[in-house]
This record gives sequence, C-alpha cells and structure tokens, in this order.
Amino acid sequence: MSPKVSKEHLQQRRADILEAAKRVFIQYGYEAATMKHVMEEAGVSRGGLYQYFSNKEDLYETILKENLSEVSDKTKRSLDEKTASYWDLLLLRVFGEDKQPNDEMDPLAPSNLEFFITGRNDERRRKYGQQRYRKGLKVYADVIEAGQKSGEFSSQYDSKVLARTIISFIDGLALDHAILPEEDVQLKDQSTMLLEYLKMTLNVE
Amino acid sequence: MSPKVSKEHLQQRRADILEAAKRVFIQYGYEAATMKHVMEEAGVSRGGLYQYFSNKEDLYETILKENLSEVSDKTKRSLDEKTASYWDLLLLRVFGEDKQPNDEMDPLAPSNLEFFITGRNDERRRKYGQQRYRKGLKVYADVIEAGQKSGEFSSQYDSKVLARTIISFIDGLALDHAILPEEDVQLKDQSTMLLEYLKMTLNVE
DNA sequence: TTGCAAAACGACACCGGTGTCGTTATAATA
DNA sequence: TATTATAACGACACCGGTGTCGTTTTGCAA
Repeated sequence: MSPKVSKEHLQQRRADILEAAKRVFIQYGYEAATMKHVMEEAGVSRGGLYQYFSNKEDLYETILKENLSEVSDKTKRSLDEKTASYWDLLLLRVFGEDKQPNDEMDPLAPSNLEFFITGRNDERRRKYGQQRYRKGLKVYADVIEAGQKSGEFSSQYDSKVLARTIISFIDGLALDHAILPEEDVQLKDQSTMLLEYLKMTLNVE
Repeated sequence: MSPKVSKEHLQQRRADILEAAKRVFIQYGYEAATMKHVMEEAGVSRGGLYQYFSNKEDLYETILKENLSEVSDKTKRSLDEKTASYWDLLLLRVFGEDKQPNDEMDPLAPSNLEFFITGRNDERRRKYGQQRYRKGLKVYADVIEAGQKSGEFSSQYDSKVLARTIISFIDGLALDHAILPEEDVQLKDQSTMLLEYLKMTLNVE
C-alpha cells in the first residue's frame, strides 16, 4: 500500500491500526488482547504492525494518550474562559456532553482499569499511571476549588479529597458495570446516585 | 513430610500452601503471580502443588472462598439476631471491626479486582464473580432495607441501588489506592467521605 | 521504465509459564 | 522391621505469545 515514504499514507496506516487496536482492546480487554488480534483486525502483518508500535504497552499508551484529551481538555479550556457555571463545568466533566446521568460509559474504561491495576507492580507503568491520574485529578480539583472560591460550591470538604473521591466513585461504577450485568440496577441509576452525591457534597441546588 | 495419608498433615499442607499463595497474590497481584512463585513461597515442588490445586484459578477461588465469610457472615448473623442498630451493622460491614473510617484495606482487594476484571470475558469466571457479588450485595441490601423498614434509615433511595452503589464506591477506593500513592489524600480521608455519603443517603445522625 | 528506498510480509527462534507423569521418599500399619 | 500406599518430586513436553530478520513487494522519482 505504501512502500517508500509518503507521510500521509504512513499516518493513515498508523491511524487505522490504532482504530483496530482500540476495537480489539474494547472487545478483549487489555490482558487478553494479543498483537495477533490487532494484526487481524487491522489487516496488517506481524512485521507491519511492529513497524508502527514496538509492543502492546506502547500501542495501548498511544491510545490512552489520544483519548485523554477530549472532555478533559474541553473542561480545562472552559475553566480558563469561564463560559459557564462551575457546576455546569463539573457536570460536563463527569457525565460528558449531555451533562446528566446516562447509560453510556467510555467503552475503554474497563480496559483502562485493567491496564493500570495489572501494571501496578511495574515501575514504568505505575509511574505512567500516576502521572496520568494526577492530570485528571487536577482538572476536577481546579473546577471544585474555583467553584468553592466563587461561593458557588460549599467549602465544607477539601477540594483535593473531594476530587479524588469523585474519580474513585466513577471508576468504581465503571468497574462494577464491567463485571456485573445491569439486572435490576442500571448504570443510569447509579449515575444518578453520583449526581446526588455531588449535589450533597457541594451543596448545589 | 507426609506420604501415605494422615488427613491432618494433608490439611496442614494444604493450609500452608494457601497461606503462601495468599502472600504471593498480595505481593504480585493475580495476573503477575505464577505457580512457581507459590511453589517457592510454600517450599513445595511443582508436583506437590498440583496435588492440592489444579491451577491458579482454582487456587485463587479457594482463597476467595475462605476469605469471604468473616465479616460478611458476622453481619448476616447480627442481622438475624438484631443485636445492634442497623447503622452499627452497616458500619461493621463497611469499615470492619472498628466501625469507623480507617487506613486499612483488605490486602487482597487489589488482586480481587484484578481477578474479576480480567476474568470478565471468561464465561466461568464471570458467572463465578457475579454469583459471589450477588451474595455480598444481598448482605448490604438486607441491612439497608431492614433499617429503612424500621424507620432508622431514610427510604428516599432504593435499597438495592444504594447497596450496589456503596459497593462500587468501596471498590473504587480500593482500586484508587492500589494504583495511586497516598500523597496528600489518605485512604482514611476518603473513607470519611464514604461515611459522610452513608449518613447523607440514609439520613442518619 | 527503471531503479531504489523502505513498507509490508511471515517464517522462525525464543521464552516463560503450565500441567503431566514416571520416579523417589516416607509415614503409617502390621 | 518390612511392606505398602501415596505424598512429594522435578524433568519434560507443550503451548501461545513475542519480537526479529531476511525476503518480497510497491510506490515514488529520475
């Protein structure tokens, strides 16, 4: 398809592989996914794949990196510009675009948890995870702190503690729904509980 | 040590292996732990180990089984006998013996999460996890429901949804602290947030 | 159209973990 | 003390996944 350079083709191929890999990780999870799965899904050979990514870890971290930005960046930007209430900002960060409890969840969330928890004893992976987490944490903490300073939110809880707790809460929900079927309790129900929690701890509405 | 039967020696050996395995799983986590680690930690040969447990999964599920009971059983029993307030019962279940936020955590918790999340695509493992989870859920739901019926707890939230949310919350904390260092936010701080959450949703104190 | 750089290929060797099985060692029993 | 059932042993074959590397293919440029 693209021997001897061409940059565009090269990037396209890379993007294709990344897309395929993402699908594979969503389907199998991080541990169970193999490079062979990715090869087949992307329609590329072993050698071809390794030309772009040196191993599964590299591949996954690339996906993580490119996925991180979206909502988080948007929240950060909005915070700087202060285009909405802090409460709206927080809802945006927590629930995404529709800003309210919903049934959707980042399909990569389970794999992410898997990636970080299985990597907790690996120096490199742990450092990477922590760094990443801190960034995410900061977004929450900043919004909360700003909201508290403005008087929009109650200041009864420490912004950092609250931020970390909210993230734990969210991760817990993702974990729970990765393992368990919906049955009588829907993800939406629990998202609503999370919303209630936010209202209570920030004393909003 | 114990050729030709003796039942006691046999059970002792089995118990020793189980103890060793537990240590190994705590240290390495489920995925990274190998039967070799267990062999070495238990001071038993490959063949010896396989005499007692047919594989890692078997080994781990046995540990899970024997660890499950403790607090959960105690709570269940207390509930039947109604020896304490439902609030006390709930605290016992959530925080363990001292019934208040603390810095400790089941050292196996991270491995457990790992075990269940990596097993989510395996028919057997998933079924097993779900069944186990349901049991745990029921303990919470029963306490909450009883407390609500007695008027001790507010009934504004559905007991099942609340139970599942509490468990998610707890698992989220365990996950968070398996991956992240304590830094400025301590596990105890977040346990306190959990306690607050319980008070708010059940309208206690 | 021809030459070439390098993208794509896939066979291969390697590795670590697994579970088995024939052998050896030993505690109970008579 | 001899016998024996079987616990314990550890070498081995196997397997699936990984990453490499020599070969082939192919798009661009002269």
